[in-house]
Amino acid sequence: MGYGFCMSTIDFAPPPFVPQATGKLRAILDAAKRAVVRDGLNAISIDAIAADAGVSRQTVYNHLGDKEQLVIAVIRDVTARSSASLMAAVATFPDRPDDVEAALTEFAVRLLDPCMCDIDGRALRWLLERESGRYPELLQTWQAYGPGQDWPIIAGCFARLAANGYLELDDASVAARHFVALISADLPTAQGPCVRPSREAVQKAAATGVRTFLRAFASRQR
Amino acid sequence: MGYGFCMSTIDFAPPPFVPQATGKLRAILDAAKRAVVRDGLNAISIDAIAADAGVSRQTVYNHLGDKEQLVIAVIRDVTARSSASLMAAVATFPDRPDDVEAALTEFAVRLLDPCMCDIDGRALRWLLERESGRYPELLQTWQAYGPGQDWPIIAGCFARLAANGYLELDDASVAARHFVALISADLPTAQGPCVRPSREAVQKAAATGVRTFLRAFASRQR
DNA sequence: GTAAAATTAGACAACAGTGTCCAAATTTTT
DNA sequence: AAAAATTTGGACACTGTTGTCTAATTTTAC
Repeated sequence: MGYGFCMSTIDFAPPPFVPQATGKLRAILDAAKRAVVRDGLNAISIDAIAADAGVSRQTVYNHLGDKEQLVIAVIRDVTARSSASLMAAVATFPDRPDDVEAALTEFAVRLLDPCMCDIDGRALRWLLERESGRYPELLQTWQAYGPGQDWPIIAGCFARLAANGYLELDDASVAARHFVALISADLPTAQGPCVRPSREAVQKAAATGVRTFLRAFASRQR
Repeated sequence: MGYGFCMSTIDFAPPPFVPQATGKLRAILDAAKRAVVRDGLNAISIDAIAADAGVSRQTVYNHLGDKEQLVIAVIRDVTARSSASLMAAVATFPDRPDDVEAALTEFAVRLLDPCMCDIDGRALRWLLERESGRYPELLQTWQAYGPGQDWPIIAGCFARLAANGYLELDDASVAARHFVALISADLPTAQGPCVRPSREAVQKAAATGVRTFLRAFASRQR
Protein backbone atom coordinates (compact mmCIF):
# COMPACT_ATOMS: atom_id res chain seq x y z
CA MET A 1 0.00 0.00 0.00
CA GLY A 2 2.86 2.38 0.57
CA TYR A 3 1.33 4.55 3.27
CA GLY A 4 2.76 2.78 6.28
CA PHE A 5 4.70 5.71 7.59
CA CYS A 6 4.87 6.79 11.20
CA MET A 7 3.80 10.18 12.47
CA SER A 8 6.85 10.66 14.60
CA THR A 9 9.14 10.61 11.58
CA ILE A 10 7.78 13.90 10.29
CA ASP A 11 10.29 16.71 10.42
CA PHE A 12 8.46 19.69 11.79
CA ALA A 13 11.40 22.02 11.40
CA PRO A 14 10.63 24.85 9.04
CA PRO A 15 12.53 24.92 5.77
CA PRO A 16 16.02 26.19 6.58
CA PHE A 17 16.25 28.87 3.93
CA VAL A 18 13.42 31.03 5.21
CA PRO A 19 14.48 33.13 8.17
CA GLN A 20 11.63 34.34 10.33
CA ALA A 21 11.20 37.88 9.14
CA THR A 22 10.50 40.54 11.75
CA GLY A 23 10.04 44.27 11.95
CA LYS A 24 9.98 46.26 8.76
CA LEU A 25 10.74 43.25 6.58
CA ARG A 26 7.78 41.41 8.08
CA ALA A 27 5.53 44.39 7.36
CA ILE A 28 6.80 44.57 3.80
CA LEU A 29 6.24 40.88 3.15
CA ASP A 30 2.74 41.02 4.60
CA ALA A 31 1.84 44.04 2.54
CA ALA A 32 3.30 42.42 -0.56
CA LYS A 33 1.27 39.30 0.16
CA ARG A 34 -1.90 41.31 0.39
CA ALA A 35 -1.04 43.10 -2.82
CA VAL A 36 -0.34 39.87 -4.65
CA VAL A 37 -3.59 38.31 -3.52
CA ARG A 38 -5.46 41.45 -4.47
CA ASP A 39 -3.81 42.42 -7.73
CA GLY A 40 -1.71 39.57 -9.05
CA LEU A 41 2.01 39.23 -9.44
CA ASN A 42 2.11 41.43 -12.51
CA ALA A 43 0.11 44.29 -11.17
CA ILE A 44 1.76 44.90 -7.83
CA SER A 45 3.42 48.25 -7.30
CA ILE A 46 6.38 48.72 -5.04
CA ASP A 47 5.10 52.17 -4.13
CA ALA A 48 1.75 50.78 -3.06
CA ILE A 49 3.36 47.99 -1.06
CA ALA A 50 5.66 50.43 0.70
CA ALA A 51 2.74 52.71 1.53
CA ASP A 52 0.66 49.77 2.80
CA ALA A 53 3.54 48.57 4.93
CA GLY A 54 4.05 52.05 6.37
CA VAL A 55 7.57 52.19 5.04
CA SER A 56 9.44 54.27 2.54
CA ARG A 57 10.05 52.89 -0.92
CA GLN A 58 13.79 52.94 -0.44
CA THR A 59 13.48 50.59 2.52
CA VAL A 60 11.83 48.02 0.29
CA TYR A 61 14.77 48.21 -2.07
CA ASN A 62 17.20 48.03 0.84
CA HIS A 63 15.67 44.80 2.11
CA LEU A 64 14.67 43.04 -1.06
CA GLY A 65 16.75 44.74 -3.70
CA ASP A 66 14.50 44.04 -6.62
CA LYS A 67 10.93 43.38 -7.64
CA GLU A 68 11.88 39.89 -8.79
CA GLN A 69 13.53 39.15 -5.46
CA LEU A 70 10.55 40.60 -3.63
CA VAL A 71 8.30 38.17 -5.46
CA ILE A 72 10.59 35.27 -4.64
CA ALA A 73 10.71 36.29 -0.99
CA VAL A 74 6.92 36.40 -0.86
CA ILE A 75 6.70 32.96 -2.44
CA ARG A 76 9.11 31.48 0.08
CA ASP A 77 7.44 33.18 3.00
CA VAL A 78 3.96 32.08 1.97
CA THR A 79 5.09 28.54 1.27
CA ALA A 80 6.89 28.14 4.55
CA ARG A 81 4.12 29.58 6.70
CA SER A 82 1.40 27.71 4.91
CA SER A 83 3.26 24.44 5.19
CA ALA A 84 3.87 24.98 8.88
CA SER A 85 0.20 25.61 9.62
CA LEU A 86 -0.81 22.63 7.53
CA MET A 87 1.64 20.41 9.39
CA ALA A 88 0.26 21.63 12.68
CA ALA A 89 -3.26 20.75 11.63
CA VAL A 90 -2.29 17.36 10.23
CA ALA A 91 -0.62 16.50 13.53
CA THR A 92 -4.07 16.63 15.13
CA PHE A 93 -5.59 14.03 12.82
CA PRO A 94 -7.77 11.71 14.89
CA ASP A 95 -6.35 8.29 15.61
CA ARG A 96 -9.02 6.19 17.33
CA PRO A 97 -11.97 8.53 17.80
CA ASP A 98 -15.15 7.54 19.59
CA ASP A 99 -17.25 9.48 17.12
CA VAL A 100 -15.66 9.45 13.68
CA GLU A 101 -18.00 12.03 12.22
CA ALA A 102 -17.46 14.55 15.00
CA ALA A 103 -13.71 13.98 15.05
CA LEU A 104 -13.34 14.34 11.30
CA THR A 105 -15.52 17.43 11.28
CA GLU A 106 -13.38 19.07 13.92
CA PHE A 107 -10.28 18.11 11.98
CA ALA A 108 -11.80 19.56 8.81
CA VAL A 109 -12.39 22.85 10.58
CA ARG A 110 -8.81 22.88 11.82
CA LEU A 111 -7.69 22.22 8.27
CA LEU A 112 -9.94 24.78 6.61
CA ASP A 113 -9.88 27.65 9.01
CA PRO A 114 -6.23 28.34 9.65
CA CYS A 115 -4.79 26.65 6.56
CA MET A 116 -6.98 27.18 3.56
CA CYS A 117 -8.58 30.41 4.69
CA ASP A 118 -5.79 32.49 6.14
CA ILE A 119 -3.83 34.92 4.07
CA ASP A 120 -0.94 32.55 3.47
CA GLY A 121 -3.07 29.66 2.34
CA ARG A 122 -5.14 31.78 0.05
CA ALA A 123 -2.09 33.51 -1.36
CA LEU A 124 -0.35 30.22 -1.95
CA ARG A 125 -3.30 28.61 -3.68
CA TRP A 126 -3.70 31.74 -5.73
CA LEU A 127 -0.06 31.76 -6.69
CA LEU A 128 0.00 28.10 -7.57
CA GLU A 129 -3.04 28.35 -9.74
CA ARG A 130 -1.95 31.46 -11.51
CA GLU A 131 1.78 31.83 -11.59
CA SER A 132 3.37 28.43 -11.43
CA GLY A 133 3.95 28.54 -15.15
CA ARG A 134 5.87 31.77 -15.06
CA TYR A 135 7.80 31.38 -11.83
CA PRO A 136 9.50 27.97 -11.75
CA GLU A 137 10.80 29.01 -8.34
CA LEU A 138 7.24 28.71 -7.13
CA LEU A 139 6.49 25.15 -8.13
CA GLN A 140 9.98 24.10 -7.13
CA THR A 141 9.71 25.59 -3.67
CA TRP A 142 6.26 24.14 -3.21
CA GLN A 143 7.35 20.67 -4.20
CA ALA A 144 10.53 20.76 -2.18
CA TYR A 145 9.37 22.28 1.08
CA GLY A 146 5.74 23.25 0.96
CA PRO A 147 2.34 21.64 1.33
CA GLY A 148 3.06 19.77 -1.87
CA GLN A 149 4.96 17.37 0.35
CA ASP A 150 2.09 17.20 2.77
CA TRP A 151 -0.47 15.53 0.54
CA PRO A 152 1.00 12.05 0.92
CA ILE A 153 1.04 12.68 4.65
CA ILE A 154 -2.67 13.44 4.69
CA ALA A 155 -3.24 10.34 2.59
CA GLY A 156 -1.28 8.42 5.21
CA CYS A 157 -3.59 9.71 7.92
CA PHE A 158 -6.61 8.31 6.15
CA ALA A 159 -4.84 5.04 5.45
CA ARG A 160 -4.18 4.73 9.17
CA LEU A 161 -7.79 5.45 10.01
CA ALA A 162 -8.77 2.74 7.52
CA ALA A 163 -6.28 0.31 9.01
CA ASN A 164 -7.87 0.94 12.40
CA GLY A 165 -11.19 -0.16 10.95
CA TYR A 166 -13.00 3.17 10.70
CA LEU A 167 -12.98 3.52 6.92
CA GLU A 168 -13.15 1.30 3.86
CA LEU A 169 -10.76 2.69 1.27
CA ASP A 170 -9.59 1.46 -2.10
CA ASP A 171 -7.05 4.24 -2.50
CA ALA A 172 -6.12 6.45 0.44
CA SER A 173 -4.74 9.22 -1.73
CA VAL A 174 -7.99 9.46 -3.68
CA ALA A 175 -9.85 9.56 -0.38
CA ALA A 176 -7.60 12.35 0.87
CA ARG A 177 -8.17 14.48 -2.22
CA HIS A 178 -11.91 13.84 -2.11
CA PHE A 179 -12.01 14.69 1.58
CA VAL A 180 -10.45 18.09 0.97
CA ALA A 181 -12.60 18.67 -2.10
CA LEU A 182 -15.78 17.88 -0.17
CA ILE A 183 -15.07 20.04 2.83
CA SER A 184 -14.07 22.89 0.52
CA ALA A 185 -17.05 22.49 -1.80
CA ASP A 186 -19.48 24.45 0.31
CA LEU A 187 -17.21 27.32 1.18
CA PRO A 188 -18.45 30.53 -0.36
CA THR A 189 -15.79 31.31 -2.93
CA ALA A 190 -17.83 33.72 -4.98
CA GLN A 191 -16.73 36.52 -2.70
CA GLY A 192 -13.21 36.07 -3.86
CA PRO A 193 -10.05 35.07 -2.06
CA CYS A 194 -9.78 38.43 -0.36
CA VAL A 195 -12.77 37.76 1.87
CA ARG A 196 -12.29 35.27 4.65
CA PRO A 197 -15.31 33.03 5.18
CA SER A 198 -16.97 33.27 8.57
CA ARG A 199 -16.39 30.69 11.24
CA GLU A 200 -19.96 29.49 10.90
CA ALA A 201 -19.60 29.02 7.16
CA VAL A 202 -16.44 26.99 7.69
CA GLN A 203 -18.13 24.88 10.35
CA LYS A 204 -21.12 24.20 8.11
CA ALA A 205 -18.99 23.38 5.07
CA ALA A 206 -16.91 20.97 7.14
CA ALA A 207 -19.94 19.20 8.58
CA THR A 208 -21.66 18.83 5.22
CA GLY A 209 -18.51 17.63 3.50
CA VAL A 210 -17.66 15.10 6.20
CA ARG A 211 -21.18 13.68 6.11
CA THR A 212 -20.89 12.93 2.39
CA PHE A 213 -17.36 11.64 2.89
CA LEU A 214 -18.52 9.17 5.50
CA ARG A 215 -21.52 8.11 3.41
CA ALA A 216 -18.94 7.06 0.86
CA PHE A 217 -16.14 5.69 2.98
CA ALA A 218 -17.34 4.85 6.51
CA SER A 219 -16.82 1.28 7.53
CA ARG A 220 -20.15 -0.47 7.81
CA GLN A 221 -19.13 -2.92 10.51
CA ARG A 222 -19.12 -0.26 13.20
CA MET B 1 -38.69 20.00 -2.12
CA GLY B 2 -38.66 22.87 -4.55
CA TYR B 3 -36.82 21.20 -7.41
CA GLY B 4 -39.81 20.07 -9.38
CA PHE B 5 -39.03 21.95 -12.50
CA CYS B 6 -39.39 20.58 -16.00
CA MET B 7 -36.55 20.42 -18.50
CA SER B 8 -38.60 21.84 -21.32
CA THR B 9 -39.13 25.08 -19.45
CA ILE B 10 -35.49 26.04 -19.71
CA ASP B 11 -34.91 29.02 -21.92
CA PHE B 12 -31.95 28.20 -24.07
CA ALA B 13 -31.85 31.58 -25.74
CA PRO B 14 -28.63 33.39 -24.98
CA PRO B 15 -28.85 36.50 -22.84
CA PRO B 16 -30.20 39.24 -25.07
CA PHE B 17 -27.57 41.84 -24.36
CA VAL B 18 -24.63 39.91 -25.74
CA PRO B 19 -24.59 39.99 -29.52
CA GLN B 20 -22.62 37.18 -31.11
CA ALA B 21 -19.37 38.89 -31.89
CA THR B 22 -17.75 38.05 -35.21
CA GLY B 23 -14.75 39.11 -37.24
CA LYS B 24 -12.28 41.48 -35.68
CA LEU B 25 -14.34 42.00 -32.54
CA ARG B 26 -14.39 38.25 -31.97
CA ALA B 27 -10.64 38.10 -32.38
CA ILE B 28 -10.18 40.98 -29.97
CA LEU B 29 -12.42 39.43 -27.33
CA ASP B 30 -10.66 36.08 -27.62
CA ALA B 31 -7.26 37.67 -27.33
CA ALA B 32 -8.43 39.75 -24.37
CA LYS B 33 -9.76 36.61 -22.73
CA ARG B 34 -6.43 34.86 -23.14
CA ALA B 35 -4.65 37.89 -21.75
CA VAL B 36 -6.94 38.09 -18.75
CA VAL B 37 -6.51 34.41 -17.95
CA ARG B 38 -2.78 34.73 -18.34
CA ASP B 39 -2.05 38.06 -16.70
CA GLY B 40 -5.05 39.20 -14.70
CA LEU B 41 -7.41 42.09 -15.18
CA ASN B 42 -4.92 44.63 -13.93
CA ALA B 43 -1.98 43.55 -15.99
CA ILE B 44 -3.47 43.32 -19.45
CA SER B 45 -2.11 45.63 -22.11
CA ILE B 46 -4.22 46.88 -24.98
CA ASP B 47 -1.18 46.79 -27.22
CA ALA B 48 -0.51 43.14 -26.43
CA ILE B 49 -4.14 42.23 -26.96
CA ALA B 50 -4.22 44.00 -30.31
CA ALA B 51 -1.05 42.27 -31.42
CA ASP B 52 -2.36 38.89 -30.28
CA ALA B 53 -5.62 39.49 -32.13
CA GLY B 54 -3.75 40.50 -35.29
CA VAL B 55 -5.33 43.91 -35.21
CA SER B 56 -4.15 47.45 -34.85
CA ARG B 57 -4.51 49.17 -31.52
CA GLN B 58 -6.84 51.77 -32.93
CA THR B 59 -9.31 49.06 -33.95
CA VAL B 60 -9.55 47.97 -30.35
CA TYR B 61 -10.47 51.49 -29.33
CA ASN B 62 -12.92 51.75 -32.25
CA HIS B 63 -14.78 48.66 -31.12
CA LEU B 64 -14.56 48.84 -27.37
CA GLY B 65 -13.78 52.46 -26.72
CA ASP B 66 -12.06 52.00 -23.40
CA LYS B 67 -10.15 49.58 -21.25
CA GLU B 68 -12.97 49.50 -18.75
CA GLN B 69 -15.48 48.72 -21.46
CA LEU B 70 -13.17 46.11 -22.89
CA VAL B 71 -13.11 44.38 -19.53
CA ILE B 72 -16.90 44.54 -19.27
CA ALA B 73 -17.27 43.15 -22.78
CA VAL B 74 -14.97 40.26 -21.91
CA ILE B 75 -16.96 39.54 -18.77
CA ARG B 76 -20.24 39.48 -20.67
CA ASP B 77 -18.82 37.38 -23.46
CA VAL B 78 -17.30 34.84 -21.12
CA THR B 79 -20.41 34.64 -19.00
CA ALA B 80 -22.75 34.15 -21.94
CA ARG B 81 -20.64 31.54 -23.69
CA SER B 82 -19.91 29.65 -20.50
CA SER B 83 -23.54 29.59 -19.55
CA ALA B 84 -24.55 28.39 -23.00
CA SER B 85 -22.10 25.49 -22.96
CA LEU B 86 -23.15 24.58 -19.42
CA MET B 87 -26.80 24.57 -20.47
CA ALA B 88 -25.98 22.35 -23.41
CA ALA B 89 -24.23 19.88 -21.13
CA VAL B 90 -26.97 19.94 -18.51
CA ALA B 91 -29.53 19.15 -21.20
CA THR B 92 -27.81 15.78 -21.61
CA PHE B 93 -28.20 14.77 -17.97
CA PRO B 94 -29.23 11.11 -17.85
CA ASP B 95 -32.84 10.44 -17.06
CA ARG B 96 -33.34 6.68 -16.64
CA PRO B 97 -29.94 5.17 -17.41
CA ASP B 98 -29.29 1.44 -17.48
CA ASP B 99 -25.89 1.92 -15.90
CA VAL B 100 -25.88 4.89 -13.52
CA GLU B 101 -22.14 4.91 -13.02
CA ALA B 102 -21.36 4.90 -16.73
CA ALA B 103 -24.02 7.47 -17.52
CA LEU B 104 -22.93 9.86 -14.76
CA THR B 105 -19.28 9.45 -15.74
CA GLU B 106 -20.08 10.37 -19.33
CA PHE B 107 -22.10 13.31 -18.11
CA ALA B 108 -19.23 14.39 -15.87
CA VAL B 109 -16.90 14.38 -18.85
CA ARG B 110 -19.35 16.44 -20.86
CA LEU B 111 -19.52 18.86 -17.96
CA LEU B 112 -15.80 19.05 -17.32
CA ASP B 113 -14.34 19.02 -20.76
CA PRO B 114 -16.21 21.73 -22.62
CA CYS B 115 -17.48 23.72 -19.67
CA MET B 116 -14.92 23.82 -16.91
CA CYS B 117 -11.86 23.32 -19.07
CA ASP B 118 -12.39 25.52 -22.09
CA ILE B 119 -11.15 29.05 -22.22
CA ASP B 120 -14.47 30.59 -21.26
CA GLY B 121 -15.04 28.39 -18.27
CA ARG B 122 -11.55 28.86 -16.97
CA ALA B 123 -11.66 32.59 -17.57
CA LEU B 124 -14.98 32.88 -15.83
CA ARG B 125 -13.94 30.89 -12.80
CA TRP B 126 -10.76 32.88 -12.66
CA LEU B 127 -12.62 36.16 -12.88
CA LEU B 128 -15.15 35.17 -10.26
CA GLU B 129 -12.54 34.07 -7.81
CA ARG B 130 -10.33 37.04 -8.30
CA GLU B 131 -12.22 40.08 -9.47
CA SER B 132 -15.78 39.85 -8.24
CA GLY B 133 -14.94 42.24 -5.46
CA ARG B 134 -13.69 44.95 -7.75
CA TYR B 135 -16.07 44.60 -10.66
CA PRO B 136 -19.66 44.46 -9.40
CA GLU B 137 -20.65 44.13 -13.04
CA LEU B 138 -19.11 40.68 -12.92
CA LEU B 139 -21.06 39.21 -10.03
CA GLN B 140 -24.19 40.93 -11.24
CA THR B 141 -23.91 39.54 -14.76
CA TRP B 142 -23.09 36.10 -13.42
CA GLN B 143 -26.06 36.03 -11.11
CA ALA B 144 -28.46 37.45 -13.68
CA TYR B 145 -27.57 35.49 -16.79
CA GLY B 146 -24.65 33.19 -16.21
CA PRO B 147 -23.96 29.80 -14.76
CA GLY B 148 -24.95 31.21 -11.40
CA GLN B 149 -28.49 30.56 -12.52
CA ASP B 150 -27.61 27.06 -13.60
CA TRP B 151 -26.73 25.60 -10.23
CA PRO B 152 -30.32 25.11 -9.16
CA ILE B 153 -30.90 23.46 -12.52
CA ILE B 154 -28.14 20.95 -11.91
CA ALA B 155 -29.55 20.35 -8.46
CA GLY B 156 -32.90 19.69 -10.12
CA CYS B 157 -31.30 17.07 -12.34
CA PHE B 158 -30.05 15.15 -9.34
CA ALA B 159 -33.37 15.51 -7.59
CA ARG B 160 -35.04 13.96 -10.62
CA LEU B 161 -32.58 11.09 -10.66
CA ALA B 162 -33.33 10.54 -6.98
CA ALA B 163 -37.06 10.68 -7.61
CA ASN B 164 -36.57 7.97 -10.22
CA GLY B 165 -35.03 5.79 -7.57
CA TYR B 166 -31.39 5.90 -8.60
CA LEU B 167 -30.08 7.99 -5.72
CA GLU B 168 -30.78 8.55 -2.05
CA LEU B 169 -30.43 12.26 -1.33
CA ASP B 170 -31.11 14.39 1.70
CA ASP B 171 -30.43 17.64 -0.12
CA ALA B 172 -30.13 17.73 -3.89
CA SER B 173 -28.26 21.01 -3.97
CA VAL B 174 -25.60 19.66 -1.63
CA ALA B 175 -25.35 16.58 -3.83
CA ALA B 176 -24.93 18.76 -6.91
CA ARG B 177 -22.13 20.79 -5.34
CA HIS B 178 -20.42 17.67 -4.06
CA PHE B 179 -20.74 16.02 -7.47
CA VAL B 180 -18.94 18.90 -9.16
CA ALA B 181 -16.37 19.10 -6.38
CA LEU B 182 -15.60 15.38 -6.64
CA ILE B 183 -15.23 15.24 -10.40
CA SER B 184 -13.04 18.34 -10.28
CA ALA B 185 -10.92 17.16 -7.37
CA ASP B 186 -8.58 15.00 -9.42
CA LEU B 187 -8.01 17.43 -12.25
CA PRO B 188 -4.42 18.58 -12.32
CA THR B 189 -4.71 22.22 -11.33
CA ALA B 190 -1.11 22.73 -10.38
CA GLN B 191 -0.31 23.50 -13.98
CA GLY B 192 -2.45 26.58 -13.78
CA PRO B 193 -5.56 27.62 -15.60
CA CYS B 194 -3.65 28.29 -18.78
CA VAL B 195 -3.04 24.62 -19.43
CA ARG B 196 -5.99 22.56 -20.53
CA PRO B 197 -5.99 19.10 -18.97
CA SER B 198 -5.77 16.20 -21.39
CA ARG B 199 -8.81 14.21 -22.37
CA GLU B 200 -7.49 11.20 -20.49
CA ALA B 201 -7.00 13.22 -17.33
CA VAL B 202 -10.55 14.50 -17.54
CA GLN B 203 -11.88 10.99 -18.13
CA LYS B 204 -9.98 9.63 -15.16
CA ALA B 205 -11.00 12.46 -12.86
CA ALA B 206 -14.64 11.99 -13.84
CA ALA B 207 -14.57 8.25 -13.25
CA THR B 208 -12.88 8.56 -9.87
CA GLY B 209 -15.19 11.32 -8.74
CA VAL B 210 -18.34 9.53 -9.83
CA ARG B 211 -17.27 6.37 -8.06
CA THR B 212 -16.99 8.19 -4.76
CA PHE B 213 -20.21 10.08 -5.44
CA LEU B 214 -22.11 6.85 -5.97
CA ARG B 215 -20.54 5.25 -2.91
CA ALA B 216 -22.16 8.07 -1.00
CA PHE B 217 -25.46 8.52 -2.79
CA ALA B 218 -26.35 5.47 -4.87
CA SER B 219 -29.65 3.89 -3.97
CA ARG B 220 -29.11 0.52 -2.35
CA GLN B 221 -32.30 -1.09 -3.54
CA ARG B 222 -31.08 -1.40 -7.12
C1' DG C 1 -16.70 51.18 -60.47
C1' DT C 2 -17.55 54.13 -56.97
C1' DA C 3 -18.90 55.66 -52.46
C1' DA C 4 -18.97 54.54 -47.69
C1' DA C 5 -17.14 52.26 -43.91
C1' DA C 6 -13.61 50.06 -41.53
C1' DT C 7 -8.80 49.45 -40.68
C1' DT C 8 -4.03 50.70 -40.41
C1' DA C 9 0.44 52.90 -39.04
C1' DG C 10 2.46 56.38 -36.83
C1' DA C 11 3.03 60.43 -33.90
C1' DC C 12 1.74 62.59 -29.66
C1' DA C 13 1.15 64.18 -24.63
C1' DA C 14 0.04 62.52 -20.17
C1' DC C 15 0.76 59.45 -16.67
C1' DA C 16 2.42 55.70 -13.63
C1' DG C 17 5.96 52.72 -12.15
C1' DT C 18 10.92 51.25 -11.73
C1' DG C 19 15.33 51.52 -9.95
C1' DT C 20 19.18 54.72 -8.47
C1' DC C 21 21.33 58.35 -5.93
C1' DC C 22 21.93 61.38 -2.05
C1' DA C 23 21.63 64.23 2.05
C1' DA C 24 19.03 64.64 6.19
C1' DA C 25 16.73 62.47 9.98
C1' DT C 26 15.92 58.76 12.96
C1' DT C 27 16.74 54.69 15.50
C1' DT C 28 19.76 51.34 17.49
C1' DT C 29 24.02 49.92 19.40
C1' DT C 30 28.11 50.63 21.96
C1' DA D 1 26.87 60.67 24.61
C1' DA D 2 28.91 59.18 20.50
C1' DA D 3 29.05 56.10 16.66
C1' DA D 4 26.91 53.07 13.51
C1' DA D 5 23.20 51.44 11.11
C1' DT D 6 18.83 52.12 9.32
C1' DT D 7 15.24 54.84 7.49
C1' DT D 8 13.31 58.71 5.11
C1' DG D 9 11.82 61.93 1.46
C1' DG D 10 12.68 63.74 -2.64
C1' DA D 11 14.83 64.20 -7.17
C1' DC D 12 16.10 61.87 -11.30
C1' DA D 13 16.20 59.34 -15.96
C1' DC D 14 14.00 55.65 -18.09
C1' DT D 15 10.49 52.63 -19.67
C1' DG D 16 5.91 51.14 -20.86
C1' DT D 17 0.97 52.11 -21.30
C1' DT D 18 -3.04 54.83 -22.25
C1' DG D 19 -6.00 57.29 -25.08
C1' DT D 20 -6.32 60.76 -28.96
C1' DC D 21 -5.50 62.45 -33.50
C1' DT D 22 -4.31 62.26 -38.29
C1' DA D 23 -3.79 60.76 -43.03
C1' DA D 24 -3.36 56.84 -45.85
C1' DT D 25 -5.01 52.40 -47.05
C1' DT D 26 -7.94 48.52 -47.36
C1' DT D 27 -12.32 46.29 -47.29
C1' DT D 28 -17.27 46.23 -47.95
C1' DA D 29 -21.65 47.67 -49.97
C1' DC D 30 -24.33 49.46 -53.67
